[in-house]
Amino acid sequence: MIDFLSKLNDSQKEAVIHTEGPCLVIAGAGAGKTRVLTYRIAYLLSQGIRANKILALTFTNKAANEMKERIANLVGFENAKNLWMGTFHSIFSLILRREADKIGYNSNYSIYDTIDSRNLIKKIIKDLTLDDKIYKTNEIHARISWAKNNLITPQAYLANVSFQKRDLAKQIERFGEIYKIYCLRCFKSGAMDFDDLLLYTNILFRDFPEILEKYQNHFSYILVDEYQDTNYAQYLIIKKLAQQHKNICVVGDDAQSIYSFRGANIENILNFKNDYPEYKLFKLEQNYRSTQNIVNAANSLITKNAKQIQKNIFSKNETGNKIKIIKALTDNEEGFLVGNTIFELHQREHYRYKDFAILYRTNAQSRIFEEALRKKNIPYKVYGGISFYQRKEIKDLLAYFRVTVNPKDDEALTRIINYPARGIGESTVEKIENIANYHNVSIWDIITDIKKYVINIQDRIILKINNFVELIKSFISDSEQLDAFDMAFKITSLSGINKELQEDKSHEGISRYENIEELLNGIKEFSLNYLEENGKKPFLSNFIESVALITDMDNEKNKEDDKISIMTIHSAKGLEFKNVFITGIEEELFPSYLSVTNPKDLEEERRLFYVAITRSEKNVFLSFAESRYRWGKLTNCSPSRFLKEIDSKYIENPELLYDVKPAFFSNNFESPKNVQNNFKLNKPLFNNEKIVKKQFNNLDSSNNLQNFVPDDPEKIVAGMQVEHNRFGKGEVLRIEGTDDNRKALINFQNLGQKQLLLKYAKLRILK
DNA sequence: AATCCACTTGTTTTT
DNA sequence: CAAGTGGATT
Repeated sequence: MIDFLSKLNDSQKEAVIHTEGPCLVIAGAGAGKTRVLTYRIAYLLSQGIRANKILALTFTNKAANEMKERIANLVGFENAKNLWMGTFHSIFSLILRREADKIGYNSNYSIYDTIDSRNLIKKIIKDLTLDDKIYKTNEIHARISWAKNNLITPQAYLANVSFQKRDLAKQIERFGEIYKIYCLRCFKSGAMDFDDLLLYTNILFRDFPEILEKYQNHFSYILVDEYQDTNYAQYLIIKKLAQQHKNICVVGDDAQSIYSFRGANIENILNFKNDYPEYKLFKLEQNYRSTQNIVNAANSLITKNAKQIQKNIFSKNETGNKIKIIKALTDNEEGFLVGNTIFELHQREHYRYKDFAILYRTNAQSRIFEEALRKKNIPYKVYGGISFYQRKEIKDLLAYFRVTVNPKDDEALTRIINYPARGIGESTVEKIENIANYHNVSIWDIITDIKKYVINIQDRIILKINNFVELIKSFISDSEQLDAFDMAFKITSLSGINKELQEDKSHEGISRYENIEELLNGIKEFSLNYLEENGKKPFLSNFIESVALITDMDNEKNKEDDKISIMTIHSAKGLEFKNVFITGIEEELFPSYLSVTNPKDLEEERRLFYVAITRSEKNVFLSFAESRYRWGKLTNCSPSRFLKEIDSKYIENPELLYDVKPAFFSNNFESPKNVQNNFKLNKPLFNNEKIVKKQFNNLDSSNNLQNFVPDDPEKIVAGMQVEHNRFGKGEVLRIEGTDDNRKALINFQNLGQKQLLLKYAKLRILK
């Protein structure tokens, strides 16, 4: 027996050494899931299995890197680096690059991120002259994503009567068509979106049995982390790959399934026994992370969910402190109180700052805590939110890289064809796009041979386009020689981006410039690492491939930084902290207002809360505010139902949840059903805010623009004296058009005659 | 063509 | 409140 097995308990050890055949490990929070996976891999290696025969799939790069590091510590880096370990997306994008030609792609295909996908969808909706009020980009994108995750191709979608019926009922009967065009446009651009990586892997394995067989034979051992979060596309890939050796080990916890919005299917874990009747089940029920109080509190919450695998999670750690509720009057006060509590614990009990996490349901909540901590000079780091790679200036530069690697990439190309400005305007680009779509080729195909197509573009603009083409061509040929960093540096300067940003001396401009510098530093670092790991210099394409699937969560580890972590609960999954603050635990926020109507969604929110609580080792603080700014308006909030679902014997101050206000504070007169949070109650007593404002206006007739209140445009007729908030006073000479097109010709005292569209003009009648 | 401004709109969670 | 849109202005 190898010595490192001594660090496992009996059930962990069993799960580690049972290497042959399918096995399912159900592991409660903090029960050592990752530990089992790492030791299992280390054990396999120690049994003489070659590293590259092992496939280990995780959900985040972070989890993958962490595991790699831990395994390297056990068996050495040289051995560990040959493991096939990574996220589903990164592993299968690698395989797809190898096999790209089989499915009609090039191995240098681009990966569209969410922004690219949505931009493309917007264009398609516009091209089909559909109403973007009905065909909402985000909804269409979500539906396409759903279809792909369930392996429904456009053809299958269009052929399915019930889908057609559904779309008709939702008044988006042309969705199937959009979906089809979307796929075609991605294809002609040599691009895949995130979901395509899984869909095309499935297509590859379905249509090319010999390829499937190759990988089936290759991967003798398959391990999957967070199995409860797999969707159908992922499930099927694993199932097919495991068919040959059946050495598949999946690890998961149904109580921590929080990604169903991304198509994750909790049934996958429940159905494991059907796919592999001979499977072996291991349950890891002892929580090593948290105090008994925390584990018990979390258990008391999760029993409110109907559907779950029976298990008994327990802790043998100290009983620990009870959970503390923090009640705040406003969201600002919540930030202040959380900051104070952290400061005190830091002073009194000498916790390091990195021992703290502030968690919330939505990214929008981060700002308050940032401000509160900044005021107190407490170091923090916000994770997630707007990713570094999604910033405009970064996306722009990356677009140059992408076009250099794959010039057919239309989304990248349209981003940069006129950035920095080089006189190729919107209408020109639109013309070219239309031609490209008409011929079903990429924009690059058009502009490299523009004379072949009949487009009415002036010669002087064609000259500019040709200059752009030459620029990109020079990048392409240079990129065959230069390494990633030199190439990136060259592009930054020759594209004009460097100059453009250097000239901008505004606050944002300087920060943009710094971001570009940071990206270049990142490429330098990447190049060094690549050289070290692979023994050869990386090209720009290598960098682009790696960057597409990386989020900034993965990049910056908090290693030695002594900072508080601020992040969503979703991104906190898999992490642990000594002290955890779960904030904004209010009805409509957590659980989200979008999930309260659907019992399934509500259960997922509850699991999310469960995940949040079980991140903590020592202390849990639950905070809520009684009012908070949402959508720019101050709204009343009430404590979340989840707070009351935790058995109060684990809470130090449960009375705060039931604190009743004096009767005369309640504004509950008419609708007892919706006492709390009914938005209607927050509206002014007068139906029309304008009436109220106008009264103020009339009190002070001095020309205060702040209080400018326009009159109903329909009342305006020729001959009136009117006032415009910018143009000043004038006389209406005549009215033309009807409804939305109603225009007024007005002679302004200072500016002379102007034609204004009444719908927008905002005029006040003087007499 | 580019910038500016007023207005609308919409917010869960992420690979 | 923010980011994004679409119209008007220079």
